[in-house]
Amino acid sequence: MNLSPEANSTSTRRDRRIDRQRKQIMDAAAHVFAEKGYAATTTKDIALAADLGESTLYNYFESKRDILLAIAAYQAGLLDEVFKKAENIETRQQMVEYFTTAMDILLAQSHYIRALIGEAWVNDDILNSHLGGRLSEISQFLEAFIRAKRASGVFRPFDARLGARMVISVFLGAILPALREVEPRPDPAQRRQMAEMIISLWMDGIATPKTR
Amino acid sequence: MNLSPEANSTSTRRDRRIDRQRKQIMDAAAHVFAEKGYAATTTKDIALAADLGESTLYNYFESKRDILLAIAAYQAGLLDEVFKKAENIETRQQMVEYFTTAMDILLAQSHYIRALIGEAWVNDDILNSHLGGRLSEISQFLEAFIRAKRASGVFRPFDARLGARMVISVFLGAILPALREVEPRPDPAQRRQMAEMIISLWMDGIATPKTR
Amino acid sequence: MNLSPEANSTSTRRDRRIDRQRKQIMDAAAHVFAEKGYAATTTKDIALAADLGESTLYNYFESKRDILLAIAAYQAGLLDEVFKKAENIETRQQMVEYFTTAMDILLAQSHYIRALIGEAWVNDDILNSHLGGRLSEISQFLEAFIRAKRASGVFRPFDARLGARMVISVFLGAILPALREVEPRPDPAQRRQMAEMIISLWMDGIATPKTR
Amino acid sequence: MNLSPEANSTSTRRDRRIDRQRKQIMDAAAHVFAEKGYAATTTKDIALAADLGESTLYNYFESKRDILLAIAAYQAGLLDEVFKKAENIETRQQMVEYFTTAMDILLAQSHYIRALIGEAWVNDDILNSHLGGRLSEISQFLEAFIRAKRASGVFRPFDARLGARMVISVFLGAILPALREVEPRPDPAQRRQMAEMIISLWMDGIATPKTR
DNA sequence: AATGAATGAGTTTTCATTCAT
DNA sequence: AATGAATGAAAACTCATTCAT
Repeated sequence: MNLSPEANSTSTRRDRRIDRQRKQIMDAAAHVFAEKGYAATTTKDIALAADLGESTLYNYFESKRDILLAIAAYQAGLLDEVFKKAENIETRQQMVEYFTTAMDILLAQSHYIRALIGEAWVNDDILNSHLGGRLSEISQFLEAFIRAKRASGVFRPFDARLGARMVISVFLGAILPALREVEPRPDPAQRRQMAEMIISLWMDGIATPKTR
Repeated sequence: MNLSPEANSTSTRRDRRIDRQRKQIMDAAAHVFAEKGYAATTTKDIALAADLGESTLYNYFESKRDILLAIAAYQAGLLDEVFKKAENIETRQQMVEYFTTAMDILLAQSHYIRALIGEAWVNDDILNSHLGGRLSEISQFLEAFIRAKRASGVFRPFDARLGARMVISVFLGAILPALREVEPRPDPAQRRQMAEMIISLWMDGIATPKTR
Repeated sequence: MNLSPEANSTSTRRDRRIDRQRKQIMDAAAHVFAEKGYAATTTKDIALAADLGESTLYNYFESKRDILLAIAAYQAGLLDEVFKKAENIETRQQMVEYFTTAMDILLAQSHYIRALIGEAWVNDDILNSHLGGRLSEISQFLEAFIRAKRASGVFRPFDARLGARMVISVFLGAILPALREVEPRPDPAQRRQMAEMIISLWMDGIATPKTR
Repeated sequence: MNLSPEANSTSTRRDRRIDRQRKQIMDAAAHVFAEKGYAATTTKDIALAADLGESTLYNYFESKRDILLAIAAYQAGLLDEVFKKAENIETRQQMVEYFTTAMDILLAQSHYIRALIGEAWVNDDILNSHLGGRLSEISQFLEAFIRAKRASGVFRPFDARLGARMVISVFLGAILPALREVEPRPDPAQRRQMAEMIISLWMDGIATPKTR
């Protein structure tokens, strides 16, 4: 029946199947967590969303919390990717590109992100190990960027840490309403436009420059 | 019918006592909600924090949810006050003052705010009736401000709605870490400084003005 | 103010007041018990119906059960009166009178009776000490009546015990719907008519006599 | 789509198991309800009687009340059967048979009936939807029977409605003591005898016919 | 004498988890 | 591998009763 090298390939195929099923459960769970919050979600909710029996979940995860942690770990990997893309940004245009890409990725994972933000708000473990860390990496990168530009006279003297945080705030403020589903998610064109405006506000401000 | 001052004043005193007790329960509950989230908080937690028997809570509130709603309603009143103060802002300096005051009020109520934000993240009722509405009022005020300044040439052409949202984002980004207690809450001097920098970034941007 | 012999009369007046208040509470409680049943009635229900504070009840009764027992004891007294009236019945006409009177008394106390029947259905104490006993007294009286009439040839040979129970059944079946408030309570004229028909059915049956 | 016999039969077997378990819980509950009354019965009582964990009950019923309603619905079905048997009764002998059968059925379900009567005494829903309706159907049938006999001169002129109710009263009065367990339940021979006496009393009365 | 306030002991119900199949 | 069934532990909530005033 199975003519390929047995043990190994069977095991591998089996592993793949398990991984696939785990991922499906995580997806289903993330949707419900995003909608109702982790604490208010029952294993029955998750099982229903995953179209599985409740007890089947325990063949793939040790506990309800374990599902959340798997989601967090998985998401951490994706966020790392987002972060990696931030290296080597030098020009304003690259920054716009980066923000656009970051928006794309976050919105593509919106229920994962939404689920995790909700839990991170009340749970230090989730916050520190999975979100806070990434934020501060981004922040440090932006600070370095600001400092470099400042050194070269492109930016005026401005507290780098605050400047970094501010742009992060604006960025988050731009996507949070879509994550929370109080606003429609922006289409690609709108995302680019938003990214441009964020950068524009950040760099140029809103006031008419007081030239001599 | 009842001309004696006692009955009336007694009733008032009793009402005051009830209100005081309700407020104490709300305070205790808000602390726990802020810490663990509404869904993960048990009535036992609240009772412990309020130093009351669990059943006593039900002499003052109909249900656990009712406590949350009372917190939300109370907080809505305070937020309205914050909003009222926004009228009549015309100068940059006034805007700085306003942001400083807003920070003061929000931080003074930090556990209420934290509790409500956490729940608003997963609960449309709380979001719409108690937080979302206030945010959009502020947003409209800021939009009007931007449009006025733009008309008088002080601001460059910039999408008013986006500009308003951005300053709100930056403001929230500035206080959220303190609300979430991942950062120490800023002292009054720091608050003013933060308010100034927010306005400065917003209005002037971070780039060196490109004068001819 | 009070010129009559102090201690005694005061005490008496006080006792009367207490008794009056006890009776009012019993009335209020009987209404609620009749409506919802003893077990489903809360002390709060009783207090509300009596227009008193909940804790005040405990100045007059030791417990909720104590109120029920007081009702039962009070009612037992009234039922004894009904029973006493049964002595010396000899003629059919007297029997009709008696049934009419019994209906009057039971309907006048309808909520007491209703409350007690409901509880007697599940509670042997109430059943035996307050209702069952009276029923069997009545039953014995009726049996004796039947035997006497049988002896004198007025009644045909018929099991006296069954005959007694049957007339009681018919009597109860006539007033129960009014007690349960699924039918309007009969006015005095209707009561007499019902009593007459009960006796008529009992004595004559419904079939056309097969005369030789 | 699914042509294999298994799925279908499995599902049916599963349904049967669920129905059986539900029925066992209803039986256990009916016993306790009959003994203590619905309101005084705790879910713990039911679980004990059913030899199940308390929480297991909730896999089969939504609430304690739901168990009562299931009992009522089930019983309503049985009562309908009793009623159906009443059609086509014409002779006195058939009436005796019918009463005997009705007694058999009611006594076989005694705890169901007892539980429902107790609750119907305080609960209009139970009364109207499950007991009252059946009673009035029986009553109407008996009325029709009386009217027919009256028309053919077998019965003397007698208010049909009252005559119907009276026979129901006597019938209920005969079985209630057994349902309430204050008297031993009659064995089949006694039941027939009781039925005969009820009919005899009803039709012939207890008085010696006044023949010329 | 009346009662507002507090509460311990329970009640119904929920839910994550286990286990036999 | 999947799951139906069972359940202990805990949750929200109720209620008769006490007590200080």
